[in-house]
Amino acid sequence: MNAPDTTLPRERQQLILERLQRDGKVIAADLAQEFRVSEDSIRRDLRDLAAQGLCRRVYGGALLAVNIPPLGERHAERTELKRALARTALSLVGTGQILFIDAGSTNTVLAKMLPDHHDLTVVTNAPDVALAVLGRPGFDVIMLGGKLDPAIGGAIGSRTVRQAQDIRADLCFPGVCAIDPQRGLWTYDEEETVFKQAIIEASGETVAIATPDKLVASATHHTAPITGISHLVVASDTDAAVVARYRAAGVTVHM
Amino acid sequence: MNAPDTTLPRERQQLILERLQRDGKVIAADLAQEFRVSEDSIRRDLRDLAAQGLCRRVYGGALLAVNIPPLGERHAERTELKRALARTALSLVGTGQILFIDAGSTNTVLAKMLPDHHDLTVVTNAPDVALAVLGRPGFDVIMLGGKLDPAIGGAIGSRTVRQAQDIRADLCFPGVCAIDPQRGLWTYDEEETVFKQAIIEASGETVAIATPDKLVASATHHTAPITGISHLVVASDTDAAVVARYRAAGVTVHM
DNA sequence: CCTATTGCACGTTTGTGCACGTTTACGTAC
DNA sequence: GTACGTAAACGTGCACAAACGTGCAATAGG
Repeated sequence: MNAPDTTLPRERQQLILERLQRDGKVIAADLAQEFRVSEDSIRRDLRDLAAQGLCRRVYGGALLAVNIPPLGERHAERTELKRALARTALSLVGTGQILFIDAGSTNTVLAKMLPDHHDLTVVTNAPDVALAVLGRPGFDVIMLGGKLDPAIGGAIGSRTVRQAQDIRADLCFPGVCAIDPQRGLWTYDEEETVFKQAIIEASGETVAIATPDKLVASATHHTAPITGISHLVVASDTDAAVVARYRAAGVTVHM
Repeated sequence: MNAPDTTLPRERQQLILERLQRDGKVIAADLAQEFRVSEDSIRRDLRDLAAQGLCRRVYGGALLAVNIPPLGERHAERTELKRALARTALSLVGTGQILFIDAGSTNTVLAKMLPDHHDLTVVTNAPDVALAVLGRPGFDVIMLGGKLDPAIGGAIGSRTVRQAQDIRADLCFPGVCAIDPQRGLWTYDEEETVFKQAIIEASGETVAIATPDKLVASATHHTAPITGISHLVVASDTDAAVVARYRAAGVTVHM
């Protein structure tokens, strides 16, 4: 379907380079299997790319050459944390599943890390999430329409909710604004709440990925809480007592 | 299937180029079989096209010239050309208008160049167009939903068409695949044709931005032509006779 | 007539997989 | 901590196939 039997040599090198820029690393054995060539050829490709200074050759594969990342270190740090959380969340994703992916920077990171060749269908209200997977092998992308909210980076209006309700997904990744054990997930906006509740109810399981700043202790918001979170992904250094409270509330916590 | 019994050399090169732009690559052996000529002839064609900078010759076939290689002068030229054409098209945009912007690389360039603080509403089926204006001052963005086509970079299915028909726009920028004076605009795909026709009919005026390679001379496609183009933007060095023919067809030509 | 285009034959270049010996990473025993 | 054994990854040489460029003759169309 998506993997033509015939892949041109130079084209393969370019695809490797793109994967490298997206994932930060590539593993020779995986590439060999994916492109259906021997590892020797992959090694030759990586050697050529490294000779051009386009990647850094390491034992087992290659790493991104330290050149392009135009991101501030502060931003990179946070991205690194998000990547770690997203990696944990990825273990919950199975082949052939339909995924609701809400707008949000963490979810954008997650989308970029989704594995190729797993027949995943990504349903999203966020253009940047859609672009993160569009065109990659093994992905179908369904965009939910509507008026885009600049503060959110996606569509959340009633039109969007209606489109979401027409879809049945396996897994749902709502963007997390704030979360606590007693009241669940909150948002800053009523419409956002309605949308998140809709995609959660249209999905089998729901995975909330919460960076530390989202795990608040006391309730200060006015919107109604969102229910139906089945999985929570938090940083590995999260306070044990906090984790225990979530587990007591019936949520599977991953760290 | 779609292989004519007799194909002129020049015509064949054009078809190869179109396939290249659609798929991103072509394989010499496949082309030879499809056009029923020897691989030698195909190689000669690809060599000629590469000499014109229209593709990148590689072992086994050819790749699209417009890709990541940051050194490509050709790519910069093309972008520069698109920016120039887009700048011309911008003069047709007025304050407070609603704009339909179709998927396509030229339209992405156009979207980035739209002026701030003009109360523009951008309606699009392409995530990258949406991202180009989302969050900038003076913009509302409405995203049309649906299943995204990776080759197009946007949604074009029936769901998308239905959403488009609910909207009334002032100006429409359909992505141009190929255009000629007699038959109007074409696409490679029937669904794409339906979508473009829908957004054109939902708009007051339609502006087609055509890079030189889109201005073909002879009809070789099978999809129905699209009608309703009111403005055409072309490069300033376009052949005068060609321009005259479009003007005779009732199209306002800008260059 | 001339020109352009094509297919074929030839030698050359490029990419690939396999076999072999070497190096690296990692776990285990001392 | 050091020494050691194993398995994986690595580089190299080699043979083979596929793709390449070139020269040349045959053919079609103006």
